[in-house]
Amino acid sequence: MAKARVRFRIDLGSSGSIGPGKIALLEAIERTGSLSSAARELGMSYRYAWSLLMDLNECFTEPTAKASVGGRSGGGAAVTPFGRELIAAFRSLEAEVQDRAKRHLMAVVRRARQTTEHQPRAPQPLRRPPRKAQS
Amino acid sequence: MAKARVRFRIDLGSSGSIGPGKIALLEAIERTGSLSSAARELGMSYRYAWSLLMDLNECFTEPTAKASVGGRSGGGAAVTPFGRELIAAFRSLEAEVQDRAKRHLMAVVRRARQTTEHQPRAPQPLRRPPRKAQS
DNA sequence: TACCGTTATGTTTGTTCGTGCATATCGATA
DNA sequence: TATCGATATGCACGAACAAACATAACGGTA
Repeated sequence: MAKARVRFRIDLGSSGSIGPGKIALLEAIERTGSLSSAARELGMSYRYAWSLLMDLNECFTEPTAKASVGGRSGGGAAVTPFGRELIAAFRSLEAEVQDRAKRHLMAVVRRARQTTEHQPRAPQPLRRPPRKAQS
Repeated sequence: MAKARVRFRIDLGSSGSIGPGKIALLEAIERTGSLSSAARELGMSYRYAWSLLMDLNECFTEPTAKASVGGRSGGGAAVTPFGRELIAAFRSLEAEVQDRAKRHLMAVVRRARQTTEHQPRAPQPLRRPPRKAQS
């Protein structure tokens, strides 16, 4: 039986959108204390993580995480209270959605074809495809 | 106040995923009676609509829509009972999610920045945040 | 002051998504 | 049997996404 997981994103019109990726990034920042560590932990490039955080902060009237540069440890990033509020709201909604989804989709998902159930891309510490491979 | 809209997709592990696009396609097929009309109605290419339907049918042990080729009108496509069941389940879940989202995210979305209504990709050559903003 | 790790940001490359176009085929009907 | 509208499928192309690489600036601390 396929393990159905519901992923969702909140579309904020013209100002952007919030999805599981950005929330996971905020959580990783909170855990690690820096944007680069968070990116490493999530297996995404620093460049891209930075742009996600930029999107997040431009999306709201107040920042979700603040960064400082320089210092003994080079700098770091910290999630703001509002950022934590955002994480909590998202995860809370997610839990409820997950619960509702089970109820509504059980009968349907039972018909899902099970293929070679390999891991739904959970722990991918570092994805490094061989670059030089010419097609 | 950006009118926040929640879009979600159900991830069925290795077998695929169903989101608003595929559901809308099924609904359009049901309305129009053919895959090509459905694609036109949704403003997507027939080529892509066909691949979506292919995904859907490979995703479950029974088809969501069946197509017939040739005949007086050239052919057509019809949503199966299971397909209708899938649509209903998705829309039902969507309604509930939309409702929950309002409750959970009101306080957060209120902080969403309202930009000039609907400007998907304005020519923003460089986004430079004030580096010496508050510390 | 030199160092080091981090933020910040530009450029290049590759991958995925979806369109557009070109066919081939099918089958009831005129 | 020729026609016509729809399915079915391959391929080239641009756009959007995201990684990889390359620097520059910063600021405690040894």
